[in-house]
Amino acid sequence: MATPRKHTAQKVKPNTPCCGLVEELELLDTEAAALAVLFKALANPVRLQILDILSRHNGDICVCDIEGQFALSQPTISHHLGVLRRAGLVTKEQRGLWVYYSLRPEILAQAKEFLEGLTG
Amino acid sequence: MATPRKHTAQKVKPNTPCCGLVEELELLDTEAAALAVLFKALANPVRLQILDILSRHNGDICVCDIEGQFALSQPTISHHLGVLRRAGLVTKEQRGLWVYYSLRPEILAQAKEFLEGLTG
DNA sequence: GGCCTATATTGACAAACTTCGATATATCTG
DNA sequence: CAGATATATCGAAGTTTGTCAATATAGGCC
Repeated sequence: MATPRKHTAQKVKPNTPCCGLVEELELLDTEAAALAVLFKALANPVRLQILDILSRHNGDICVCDIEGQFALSQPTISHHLGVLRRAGLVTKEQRGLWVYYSLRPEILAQAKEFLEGLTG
Repeated sequence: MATPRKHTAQKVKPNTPCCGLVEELELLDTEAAALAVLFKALANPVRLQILDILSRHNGDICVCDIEGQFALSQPTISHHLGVLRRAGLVTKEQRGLWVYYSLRPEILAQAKEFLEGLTG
């Protein structure tokens, strides 16, 4: 069966969508852009591992210890932490000479809820 | 208070992590890399909108109708669908001249579960 | 077979990302 | 204040991504 229901149900004109679907996008451009900012920050294995470390030492591990877990330079880890912070996924707090990053669960939840909505 | 507990509890030597944390990464490189593949595929607003469309017409909307929702060229949409498929987030099925993509909930769940694990 | 339509692939180009070494900033210590 | 340490920023090099026009592939129809 080569022709699905929708295509036989209405005339297919050249240069128009084959099924004539005219529905608007339900996920608006602005919403999609905001979510993409979150997923972009998650789209790197080092940052995922940093988040995993933070989740197990939340607010109680300094940047230099995070650096110690990777075979990457200090500026590179600092860069990844900056990406996470600018995306809103973590906050930073300076205590003396050391800086401590913490997860922001309410922001992580936004990404999670989008995924839940897809499979709902 | 400039010196947190951990730092006073043990000697800080130069050229070593300040807190002497020696714990191994719990999220292994291979796991992080596999998750990053998923999040990379999610890290684009157009692909998020495509996933949203698929979630509401799962298996019942052809590629040309997806194209009709965007002000982007046909090859660009085809490219984004390919990214989603190679990441494992969707499958494709050809019926006659048309191609239908469907979500793979079990793969989306892997990304979701990682996020849940962080805030758990 | 020959034409039309739907989708994929290719090649090119600009923009964004990842990483590093070098350097700057800021805080503590003596 | 001078020196040391923790972290951030800058600038450069290489890689990846997003987009398009052009072209290829493949199925259906006459």
